Amino acid sequence: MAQVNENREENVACITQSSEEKIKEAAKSVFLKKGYAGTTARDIAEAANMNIALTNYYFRSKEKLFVEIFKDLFSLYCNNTLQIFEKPISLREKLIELIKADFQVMKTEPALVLFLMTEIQRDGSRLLPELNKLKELLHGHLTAHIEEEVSKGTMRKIPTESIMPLIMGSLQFVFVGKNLTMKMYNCSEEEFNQFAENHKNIIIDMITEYLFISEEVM
Amino acid sequence: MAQVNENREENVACITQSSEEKIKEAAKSVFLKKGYAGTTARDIAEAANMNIALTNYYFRSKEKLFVEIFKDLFSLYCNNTLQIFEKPISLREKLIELIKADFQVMKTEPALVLFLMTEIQRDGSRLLPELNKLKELLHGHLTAHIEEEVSKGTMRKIPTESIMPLIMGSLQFVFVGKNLTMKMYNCSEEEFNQFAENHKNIIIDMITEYLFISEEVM
DNA sequence: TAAAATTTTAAACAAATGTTTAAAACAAAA
DNA sequence: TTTTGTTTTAAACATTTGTTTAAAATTTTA
Repeated sequence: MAQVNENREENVACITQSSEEKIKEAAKSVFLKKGYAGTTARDIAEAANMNIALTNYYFRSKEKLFVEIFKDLFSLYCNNTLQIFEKPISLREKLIELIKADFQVMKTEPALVLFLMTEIQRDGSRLLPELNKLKELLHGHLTAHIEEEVSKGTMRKIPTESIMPLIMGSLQFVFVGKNLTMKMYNCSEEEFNQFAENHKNIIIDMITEYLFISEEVM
Repeated sequence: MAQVNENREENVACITQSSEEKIKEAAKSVFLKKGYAGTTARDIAEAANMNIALTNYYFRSKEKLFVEIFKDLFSLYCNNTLQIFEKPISLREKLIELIKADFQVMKTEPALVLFLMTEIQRDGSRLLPELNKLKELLHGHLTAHIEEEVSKGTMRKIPTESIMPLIMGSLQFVFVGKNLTMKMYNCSEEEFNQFAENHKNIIIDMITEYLFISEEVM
Protein backbone atom coordinates (compact mmCIF):
# COMPACT_ATOMS: atom_id res chain seq x y z
CA MET A 1 0.00 0.00 0.00
CA ALA A 2 1.15 3.49 -0.77
CA GLN A 3 2.26 5.60 2.13
CA VAL A 4 0.85 8.97 1.36
CA ASN A 5 3.19 11.60 2.86
CA GLU A 6 2.64 11.73 6.60
CA ASN A 7 5.61 13.85 7.62
CA ARG A 8 6.21 16.55 5.09
CA GLU A 9 7.63 19.07 7.55
CA GLU A 10 10.49 16.83 8.65
CA ASN A 11 12.61 17.09 5.52
CA VAL A 12 12.36 20.82 5.05
CA ALA A 13 15.98 21.32 5.96
CA CYS A 14 17.53 18.65 3.77
CA ILE A 15 18.91 19.61 0.40
CA THR A 16 18.21 16.46 -1.58
CA GLN A 17 14.61 16.18 -2.65
CA SER A 18 12.52 13.26 -1.56
CA SER A 19 11.29 10.97 -4.30
CA GLU A 20 7.80 12.28 -3.76
CA GLU A 21 8.95 15.85 -4.34
CA LYS A 22 11.00 14.86 -7.36
CA ILE A 23 8.01 13.21 -8.97
CA LYS A 24 5.71 16.11 -8.22
CA GLU A 25 8.11 18.65 -9.65
CA ALA A 26 8.75 16.59 -12.75
CA ALA A 27 5.03 16.05 -13.19
CA LYS A 28 4.40 19.76 -12.86
CA SER A 29 6.79 20.58 -15.64
CA VAL A 30 5.47 17.87 -17.94
CA PHE A 31 1.82 18.72 -17.27
CA LEU A 32 2.51 22.39 -17.92
CA LYS A 33 4.09 21.56 -21.23
CA LYS A 34 1.85 18.80 -22.54
CA GLY A 35 -1.37 19.14 -20.59
CA TYR A 36 -3.17 16.34 -18.75
CA ALA A 37 -4.22 14.29 -21.76
CA GLY A 38 -0.88 14.67 -23.53
CA THR A 39 1.11 13.46 -20.53
CA THR A 40 1.70 9.76 -19.86
CA ALA A 41 2.69 8.20 -16.57
CA ARG A 42 5.92 7.13 -18.24
CA ASP A 43 6.65 10.72 -19.32
CA ILE A 44 6.52 11.74 -15.68
CA ALA A 45 8.62 8.82 -14.46
CA GLU A 46 11.25 9.55 -17.08
CA ALA A 47 11.35 13.26 -16.29
CA ALA A 48 11.76 12.44 -12.61
CA ASN A 49 14.24 9.65 -13.28
CA MET A 50 12.20 7.25 -11.26
CA ASN A 51 10.44 3.94 -11.61
CA ILE A 52 6.97 4.08 -13.11
CA ALA A 53 5.35 2.42 -10.13
CA LEU A 54 6.41 5.23 -7.81
CA THR A 55 3.97 7.72 -9.25
CA ASN A 56 1.10 5.57 -8.08
CA TYR A 57 2.89 4.58 -4.91
CA TYR A 58 3.03 8.19 -3.77
CA PHE A 59 0.02 9.75 -5.47
CA ARG A 60 -2.32 6.79 -6.06
CA SER A 61 -3.21 7.84 -9.60
CA LYS A 62 -2.29 10.17 -12.44
CA GLU A 63 -5.53 12.07 -11.90
CA LYS A 64 -4.87 12.63 -8.16
CA LEU A 65 -1.34 13.83 -8.87
CA PHE A 66 -2.70 16.17 -11.50
CA VAL A 67 -5.38 17.69 -9.28
CA GLU A 68 -2.80 18.32 -6.58
CA ILE A 69 -0.55 20.12 -9.04
CA PHE A 70 -3.40 22.00 -10.64
CA LYS A 71 -4.54 23.37 -7.30
CA ASP A 72 -1.01 24.52 -6.49
CA LEU A 73 -0.69 26.33 -9.79
CA PHE A 74 -4.14 27.85 -9.59
CA SER A 75 -3.40 29.16 -6.11
CA LEU A 76 -0.03 30.48 -7.22
CA TYR A 77 -1.81 32.55 -9.80
CA CYS A 78 -4.72 33.70 -7.63
CA ASN A 79 -3.09 34.41 -4.31
CA ASN A 80 -0.81 36.87 -5.97
CA THR A 81 -3.83 38.79 -7.16
CA LEU A 82 -5.73 38.65 -3.90
CA GLN A 83 -2.77 39.85 -1.85
CA ILE A 84 -2.49 42.96 -3.96
CA PHE A 85 -6.17 43.74 -3.62
CA GLU A 86 -5.84 43.71 0.15
CA LYS A 87 -3.10 46.32 0.19
CA PRO A 88 -4.03 49.79 1.45
CA ILE A 89 -3.25 51.59 -1.80
CA SER A 90 -5.26 53.36 -4.45
CA LEU A 91 -7.10 51.42 -7.14
CA ARG A 92 -4.82 52.85 -9.77
CA GLU A 93 -1.78 51.60 -7.90
CA LYS A 94 -3.41 48.24 -7.37
CA LEU A 95 -4.04 47.73 -11.04
CA ILE A 96 -0.48 48.69 -11.89
CA GLU A 97 0.90 46.35 -9.26
CA LEU A 98 -1.38 43.64 -10.58
CA ILE A 99 -0.01 43.92 -14.07
CA LYS A 100 3.54 43.94 -12.78
CA ALA A 101 3.01 40.93 -10.54
CA ASP A 102 1.29 39.08 -13.33
CA PHE A 103 4.19 39.84 -15.59
CA GLN A 104 6.62 38.45 -13.04
CA VAL A 105 4.70 35.19 -12.66
CA MET A 106 4.44 34.75 -16.42
CA LYS A 107 8.15 35.38 -16.79
CA THR A 108 8.97 32.40 -14.59
CA GLU A 109 6.09 30.20 -15.77
CA PRO A 110 5.07 31.29 -19.26
CA ALA A 111 2.88 28.26 -19.90
CA LEU A 112 0.84 28.73 -16.73
CA VAL A 113 -2.22 30.56 -18.01
CA LEU A 114 -2.60 28.51 -21.16
CA PHE A 115 -2.40 25.41 -18.99
CA LEU A 116 -4.98 26.65 -16.50
CA MET A 117 -7.39 27.74 -19.22
CA THR A 118 -7.09 24.48 -21.13
CA GLU A 119 -7.68 22.32 -18.09
CA ILE A 120 -10.55 24.45 -16.85
CA GLN A 121 -12.19 24.04 -20.23
CA ARG A 122 -11.59 20.30 -20.12
CA ASP A 123 -13.37 19.98 -16.80
CA GLY A 124 -13.90 23.03 -14.66
CA SER A 125 -16.54 21.52 -12.43
CA ARG A 126 -14.11 20.19 -9.84
CA LEU A 127 -12.82 23.75 -9.38
CA LEU A 128 -16.10 25.50 -8.76
CA PRO A 129 -15.50 26.13 -5.04
CA GLU A 130 -12.13 27.71 -5.75
CA LEU A 131 -13.54 29.78 -8.57
CA ASN A 132 -16.28 31.10 -6.35
CA LYS A 133 -13.83 32.02 -3.65
CA LEU A 134 -11.82 33.96 -6.19
CA LYS A 135 -14.88 35.71 -7.55
CA GLU A 136 -16.17 36.79 -4.16
CA LEU A 137 -12.85 38.11 -3.01
CA LEU A 138 -12.33 39.90 -6.28
CA HIS A 139 -15.75 41.47 -6.43
CA GLY A 140 -15.90 42.25 -2.77
CA HIS A 141 -12.84 44.39 -3.09
CA LEU A 142 -13.29 45.70 -6.60
CA THR A 143 -16.90 46.77 -6.93
CA ALA A 144 -16.91 49.07 -3.92
CA HIS A 145 -13.56 50.50 -4.88
CA ILE A 146 -14.69 51.27 -8.41
CA GLU A 147 -17.96 52.89 -7.31
CA GLU A 148 -16.05 55.09 -4.93
CA GLU A 149 -13.63 56.29 -7.58
CA VAL A 150 -16.40 56.80 -10.11
CA SER A 151 -18.45 58.90 -7.71
CA LYS A 152 -15.33 60.94 -6.91
CA GLY A 153 -15.03 61.53 -10.65
CA THR A 154 -11.53 60.09 -10.80
CA MET A 155 -12.41 57.02 -12.76
CA ARG A 156 -14.35 56.05 -15.83
CA LYS A 157 -17.43 53.93 -15.18
CA ILE A 158 -16.79 50.33 -16.16
CA PRO A 159 -18.42 46.99 -15.24
CA THR A 160 -16.50 45.14 -12.56
CA GLU A 161 -16.37 41.99 -14.69
CA SER A 162 -14.54 43.82 -17.43
CA ILE A 163 -11.67 44.98 -15.26
CA MET A 164 -9.73 41.74 -14.96
CA PRO A 165 -9.93 40.65 -18.61
CA LEU A 166 -8.88 44.16 -19.54
CA ILE A 167 -5.87 44.06 -17.29
CA MET A 168 -4.73 40.52 -17.81
CA GLY A 169 -5.77 39.97 -21.38
CA SER A 170 -3.25 41.73 -23.51
CA LEU A 171 -0.41 40.78 -21.20
CA GLN A 172 -1.41 37.13 -21.04
CA PHE A 173 -1.85 36.96 -24.76
CA VAL A 174 1.83 37.67 -25.19
CA PHE A 175 2.76 34.69 -23.04
CA VAL A 176 0.01 32.41 -24.19
CA GLY A 177 1.33 32.99 -27.69
CA LYS A 178 4.96 32.96 -26.61
CA ASN A 179 5.92 30.07 -28.85
CA LEU A 180 4.04 31.57 -31.76
CA THR A 181 5.68 34.95 -31.22
CA MET A 182 9.17 33.53 -30.84
CA LYS A 183 8.78 31.51 -34.00
CA MET A 184 7.24 34.34 -35.96
CA TYR A 185 9.97 36.79 -35.05
CA ASN A 186 12.65 34.14 -34.83
CA CYS A 187 13.82 35.62 -31.55
CA SER A 188 15.65 34.33 -28.49
CA GLU A 189 14.31 33.89 -24.96
CA GLU A 190 16.03 37.13 -23.95
CA GLU A 191 14.70 39.11 -26.87
CA PHE A 192 11.23 37.84 -26.10
CA ASN A 193 11.50 38.93 -22.47
CA GLN A 194 12.59 42.37 -23.55
CA PHE A 195 9.65 42.63 -25.90
CA ALA A 196 7.29 41.43 -23.19
CA GLU A 197 8.68 43.93 -20.68
CA ASN A 198 8.14 46.77 -23.12
CA HIS A 199 4.68 45.51 -23.94
CA LYS A 200 3.85 45.42 -20.24
CA ASN A 201 4.71 49.10 -19.92
CA ILE A 202 2.55 49.99 -22.89
CA ILE A 203 -0.37 48.18 -21.27
CA ILE A 204 0.11 49.95 -17.98
CA ASP A 205 0.11 53.27 -19.80
CA MET A 206 -2.90 52.47 -21.87
CA ILE A 207 -5.04 51.12 -19.09
CA THR A 208 -4.33 53.82 -16.54
CA GLU A 209 -4.78 56.54 -19.13
CA TYR A 210 -8.08 55.04 -20.15
CA LEU A 211 -9.53 54.20 -16.78
CA PHE A 212 -8.41 57.11 -14.66
CA ILE A 213 -9.32 60.67 -15.39
CA SER A 214 -6.15 62.71 -15.00
CA GLU A 215 -6.32 66.10 -13.30
CA GLU A 216 -5.04 68.14 -16.25
CA VAL A 217 -8.04 67.10 -18.32
CA MET A 218 -10.51 67.77 -15.52
CA MET B 1 -6.79 0.97 -49.87
CA ALA B 2 -8.29 4.27 -48.93
CA GLN B 3 -9.62 6.39 -51.74
CA VAL B 4 -8.58 9.85 -50.76
CA ASN B 5 -11.12 12.26 -52.20
CA GLU B 6 -10.58 12.59 -55.91
CA ASN B 7 -13.75 14.40 -56.87
CA ARG B 8 -14.60 16.93 -54.22
CA GLU B 9 -16.23 19.41 -56.59
CA GLU B 10 -18.83 16.96 -57.82
CA ASN B 11 -20.97 16.83 -54.71
CA VAL B 12 -21.12 20.53 -54.04
CA ALA B 13 -24.77 20.69 -54.96
CA CYS B 14 -26.04 17.79 -52.88
CA ILE B 15 -27.56 18.51 -49.52
CA THR B 16 -26.61 15.35 -47.62
CA GLN B 17 -23.04 15.42 -46.45
CA SER B 18 -20.65 12.78 -47.68
CA SER B 19 -19.18 10.49 -45.05
CA GLU B 20 -15.88 12.20 -45.47
CA GLU B 21 -17.40 15.59 -44.69
CA LYS B 22 -19.36 14.20 -41.76
CA ILE B 23 -16.20 12.79 -40.23
CA LYS B 24 -14.22 15.96 -40.77
CA GLU B 25 -16.88 18.14 -39.23
CA ALA B 26 -17.31 15.86 -36.25
CA ALA B 27 -13.54 15.69 -35.80
CA LYS B 28 -13.32 19.47 -35.90
CA SER B 29 -15.81 19.88 -33.11
CA VAL B 30 -14.20 17.19 -30.96
CA PHE B 31 -10.65 18.45 -31.54
CA LEU B 32 -11.75 21.99 -30.69
CA LYS B 33 -13.24 20.80 -27.45
CA LYS B 34 -10.72 18.23 -26.28
CA GLY B 35 -7.53 19.02 -28.17
CA TYR B 36 -5.46 16.55 -30.17
CA ALA B 37 -4.19 14.44 -27.29
CA GLY B 38 -7.54 14.37 -25.53
CA THR B 39 -9.40 13.12 -28.59
CA THR B 40 -9.60 9.43 -29.48
CA ALA B 41 -10.39 7.96 -32.86
CA ARG B 42 -13.48 6.45 -31.28
CA ASP B 43 -14.61 9.87 -30.00
CA ILE B 44 -14.57 11.10 -33.57
CA ALA B 45 -16.34 8.06 -34.97
CA GLU B 46 -19.03 8.35 -32.34
CA ALA B 47 -19.54 12.08 -32.92
CA ALA B 48 -19.84 11.42 -36.66
CA ASN B 49 -22.03 8.35 -36.16
CA MET B 50 -19.71 6.31 -38.31
CA ASN B 51 -17.61 3.18 -38.13
CA ILE B 52 -14.17 3.62 -36.60
CA ALA B 53 -12.38 2.32 -39.65
CA LEU B 54 -13.73 5.13 -41.81
CA THR B 55 -11.56 7.77 -40.22
CA ASN B 56 -8.47 6.01 -41.48
CA TYR B 57 -10.15 5.02 -44.72
CA TYR B 58 -10.69 8.67 -45.64
CA PHE B 59 -7.85 10.42 -43.82
CA ARG B 60 -5.21 7.71 -43.38
CA SER B 61 -4.45 8.64 -39.78
CA LYS B 62 -5.63 10.68 -36.82
CA GLU B 63 -2.61 12.95 -37.23
CA LYS B 64 -3.32 13.66 -40.92
CA LEU B 65 -6.95 14.42 -40.19
CA PHE B 66 -5.87 16.73 -37.41
CA VAL B 67 -3.37 18.65 -39.51
CA GLU B 68 -5.99 19.17 -42.19
CA ILE B 69 -8.44 20.56 -39.66
CA PHE B 70 -5.82 22.64 -37.92
CA LYS B 71 -4.83 24.33 -41.17
CA ASP B 72 -8.45 25.13 -41.94
CA LEU B 73 -8.98 26.70 -38.54
CA PHE B 74 -5.72 28.58 -38.61
CA SER B 75 -6.60 30.00 -42.01
CA LEU B 76 -10.09 30.89 -40.88
CA TYR B 77 -8.55 32.99 -38.16
CA CYS B 78 -5.78 34.56 -40.25
CA ASN B 79 -7.48 35.27 -43.54
CA ASN B 80 -10.01 37.39 -41.75
CA THR B 81 -7.18 39.54 -40.44
CA LEU B 82 -5.30 39.77 -43.70
CA GLN B 83 -8.36 40.76 -45.68
CA ILE B 84 -8.98 43.69 -43.41
CA PHE B 85 -5.39 44.88 -43.69
CA GLU B 86 -5.73 45.02 -47.43
CA LYS B 87 -8.73 47.33 -47.35
CA PRO B 88 -8.16 50.95 -48.43
CA ILE B 89 -9.11 52.46 -45.07
CA SER B 90 -7.27 54.28 -42.31
CA LEU B 91 -5.26 52.39 -39.73
CA ARG B 92 -7.69 53.43 -37.04
CA GLU B 93 -10.57 51.98 -39.00
CA LYS B 94 -8.60 48.84 -39.70
CA LEU B 95 -7.94 48.19 -36.04
CA ILE B 96 -11.57 48.74 -35.17
CA GLU B 97 -12.69 46.40 -37.93
CA LEU B 98 -10.14 43.89 -36.75
CA ILE B 99 -11.54 43.83 -33.24
CA LYS B 100 -15.07 43.56 -34.55
CA ALA B 101 -14.22 40.74 -36.97
CA ASP B 102 -12.33 38.94 -34.26
CA PHE B 103 -15.30 39.26 -31.97
CA GLN B 104 -17.55 37.78 -34.62
CA VAL B 105 -15.29 34.77 -35.17
CA MET B 106 -14.99 34.15 -31.44
CA LYS B 107 -18.72 34.36 -31.04
CA THR B 108 -19.25 31.43 -33.41
CA GLU B 109 -16.15 29.49 -32.36
CA PRO B 110 -15.25 30.47 -28.81
CA ALA B 111 -12.75 27.66 -28.34
CA LEU B 112 -10.77 28.54 -31.46
CA VAL B 113 -7.93 30.59 -30.04
CA LEU B 114 -7.33 28.41 -27.02
CA PHE B 115 -7.20 25.44 -29.39
CA LEU B 116 -4.76 27.11 -31.77
CA MET B 117 -2.48 28.29 -28.98
CA THR B 118 -2.42 24.91 -27.28
CA GLU B 119 -1.62 23.01 -30.44
CA ILE B 120 1.02 25.50 -31.53
CA GLN B 121 2.69 25.08 -28.17
CA ARG B 122 2.51 21.32 -28.50
CA ASP B 123 4.32 21.36 -31.81
CA GLY B 124 4.50 24.55 -33.79
CA SER B 125 7.32 23.44 -36.09
CA ARG B 126 5.04 21.98 -38.73
CA LEU B 127 3.37 25.39 -39.01
CA LEU B 128 6.45 27.51 -39.52
CA PRO B 129 5.78 28.25 -43.20
CA GLU B 130 2.26 29.43 -42.44
CA LEU B 131 3.43 31.49 -39.49
CA ASN B 132 6.05 33.21 -41.61
CA LYS B 133 3.53 34.00 -44.30
CA LEU B 134 1.32 35.58 -41.69
CA LYS B 135 4.16 37.57 -40.19
CA GLU B 136 5.34 38.95 -43.50
CA LEU B 137 1.89 39.98 -44.61
CA LEU B 138 1.16 41.53 -41.25
CA HIS B 139 4.40 43.44 -40.98
CA GLY B 140 4.45 44.44 -44.60
CA HIS B 141 1.18 46.22 -44.15
CA LEU B 142 1.51 47.38 -40.58
CA THR B 143 4.98 48.82 -40.18
CA ALA B 144 4.73 51.25 -43.07
CA HIS B 145 1.26 52.27 -42.02
CA ILE B 146 2.31 52.98 -38.45
CA GLU B 147 5.41 54.98 -39.46
CA GLU B 148 3.25 57.08 -41.72
CA GLU B 149 0.73 57.89 -39.01
CA VAL B 150 3.45 58.53 -36.44
CA SER B 151 5.27 60.97 -38.72
CA LYS B 152 1.96 62.71 -39.43
CA GLY B 153 1.59 63.07 -35.67
CA THR B 154 -1.74 61.29 -35.62
CA MET B 155 -0.55 58.19 -33.80
CA ARG B 156 1.48 57.27 -30.77
CA LYS B 157 4.75 55.51 -31.57
CA ILE B 158 4.50 51.82 -30.77
CA PRO B 159 6.49 48.74 -31.84
CA THR B 160 4.75 46.84 -34.63
CA GLU B 161 4.97 43.58 -32.68
CA SER B 162 2.93 45.07 -29.83
CA ILE B 163 -0.04 46.02 -31.96
CA MET B 164 -1.63 42.63 -32.43
CA PRO B 165 -1.30 41.37 -28.86
CA LEU B 166 -2.72 44.69 -27.72
CA ILE B 167 -5.71 44.40 -30.00
CA MET B 168 -6.47 40.73 -29.69
CA GLY B 169 -5.36 40.08 -26.15
CA SER B 170 -8.03 41.51 -23.95
CA LEU B 171 -10.77 40.38 -26.32
CA GLN B 172 -9.40 36.85 -26.68
CA PHE B 173 -8.93 36.52 -22.96
CA VAL B 174 -12.66 36.81 -22.48
CA PHE B 175 -13.29 33.87 -24.81
CA VAL B 176 -10.29 31.82 -23.78
CA GLY B 177 -11.63 32.06 -20.27
CA LYS B 178 -15.26 31.73 -21.34
CA ASN B 179 -15.92 28.63 -19.26
CA LEU B 180 -14.21 30.18 -16.26
CA THR B 181 -16.18 33.38 -16.64
CA MET B 182 -19.50 31.63 -17.10
CA LYS B 183 -18.87 29.49 -14.04
CA MET B 184 -17.64 32.39 -11.93
CA TYR B 185 -20.62 34.56 -12.72
CA ASN B 186 -22.99 31.66 -13.09
CA CYS B 187 -24.34 33.17 -16.30
CA SER B 188 -26.01 31.85 -19.44
CA GLU B 189 -24.66 31.75 -22.96
CA GLU B 190 -26.70 34.82 -23.80
CA GLU B 191 -25.59 36.79 -20.78
CA PHE B 192 -22.02 35.94 -21.60
CA ASN B 193 -22.40 37.18 -25.16
CA GLN B 194 -23.84 40.43 -23.89
CA PHE B 195 -20.95 40.88 -21.52
CA ALA B 196 -18.48 40.09 -24.30
CA GLU B 197 -20.14 42.56 -26.66
CA ASN B 198 -19.90 45.30 -24.09
CA HIS B 199 -16.32 44.38 -23.32
CA LYS B 200 -15.50 44.58 -27.02
CA ASN B 201 -16.75 48.16 -27.13
CA ILE B 202 -14.68 49.11 -24.12
CA ILE B 203 -11.60 47.71 -25.82
CA ILE B 204 -12.28 49.61 -29.02
CA ASP B 205 -12.63 52.79 -27.02
CA MET B 206 -9.53 52.21 -24.98
CA ILE B 207 -7.26 51.23 -27.82
CA THR B 208 -8.26 53.96 -30.23
CA GLU B 209 -8.09 56.59 -27.51
CA TYR B 210 -4.65 55.39 -26.53
CA LEU B 211 -3.12 54.88 -29.96
CA PHE B 212 -4.53 57.78 -31.90
CA ILE B 213 -3.97 61.37 -30.98
CA SER B 214 -7.28 63.13 -31.26
CA GLU B 215 -7.40 66.62 -32.72
CA GLU B 216 -8.81 68.38 -29.67
CA VAL B 217 -5.73 67.46 -27.63
CA MET B 218 -3.29 68.49 -30.36
C1' DT C 1 22.71 -6.88 15.41
C1' DA C 2 17.98 -8.69 14.09
C1' DA C 3 13.30 -7.45 13.06
C1' DA C 4 10.10 -4.39 11.13
C1' DA C 5 8.80 -0.96 8.14
C1' DT C 6 9.49 1.61 4.12
C1' DT C 7 11.02 2.41 -0.55
C1' DT C 8 12.28 0.83 -5.05
C1' DT C 9 12.31 -2.44 -8.67
C1' DA C 10 11.15 -5.38 -12.83
C1' DA C 11 7.49 -7.52 -14.55
C1' DA C 12 2.99 -8.09 -15.47
C1' DC C 13 -2.03 -6.71 -15.84
C1' DA C 14 -6.30 -5.31 -18.11
C1' DA C 15 -8.11 -1.72 -20.68
C1' DA C 16 -7.73 1.68 -24.24
C1' DT C 17 -5.39 3.39 -28.15
C1' DG C 18 -4.51 4.03 -33.42
C1' DT C 19 -4.66 1.21 -37.20
C1' DT C 20 -5.48 -2.70 -40.45
C1' DT C 21 -7.88 -6.57 -42.42
C1' DA C 22 -10.93 -9.16 -45.13
C1' DA C 23 -15.41 -9.81 -46.01
C1' DA C 24 -20.00 -7.78 -46.71
C1' DA C 25 -23.05 -4.18 -48.58
C1' DC C 26 -23.77 -0.99 -51.90
C1' DA C 27 -23.49 1.66 -56.23
C1' DA C 28 -22.01 2.29 -61.05
C1' DA C 29 -20.78 0.52 -65.47
C1' DA C 30 -20.94 -3.11 -68.91
C1' DT D 1 -27.97 -9.06 -65.05
C1' DT D 2 -23.41 -9.57 -64.33
C1' DT D 3 -19.24 -7.29 -63.45
C1' DT D 4 -16.52 -3.90 -61.53
C1' DG D 5 -15.43 -0.48 -58.29
C1' DT D 6 -16.41 1.86 -54.04
C1' DT D 7 -18.02 2.24 -49.31
C1' DT D 8 -19.08 0.28 -44.91
C1' DT D 9 -18.73 -3.20 -41.48
C1' DA D 10 -17.23 -6.20 -37.49
C1' DA D 11 -13.38 -8.05 -35.88
C1' DA D 12 -8.83 -8.23 -34.96
C1' DC D 13 -4.06 -6.27 -34.64
C1' DA D 14 0.00 -4.58 -32.18
C1' DT D 15 1.12 -0.71 -29.03
C1' DT D 16 0.52 2.16 -25.49
C1' DT D 17 -1.99 3.39 -21.60
C1' DG D 18 -2.67 3.65 -16.25
C1' DT D 19 -2.17 0.63 -12.67
C1' DT D 20 -0.87 -3.37 -9.68
C1' DT D 21 1.93 -7.05 -7.96
C1' DA D 22 5.23 -9.41 -5.39
C1' DA D 23 9.80 -9.62 -4.54
C1' DA D 24 14.16 -7.15 -3.69
C1' DA D 25 16.72 -3.33 -1.68
C1' DT D 26 17.04 -0.04 1.67
C1' DT D 27 16.15 2.39 5.89
C1' DT D 28 14.36 2.62 10.50
C1' DT D 29 13.45 0.71 14.83
C1' DA D 30 14.18 -2.22 18.77
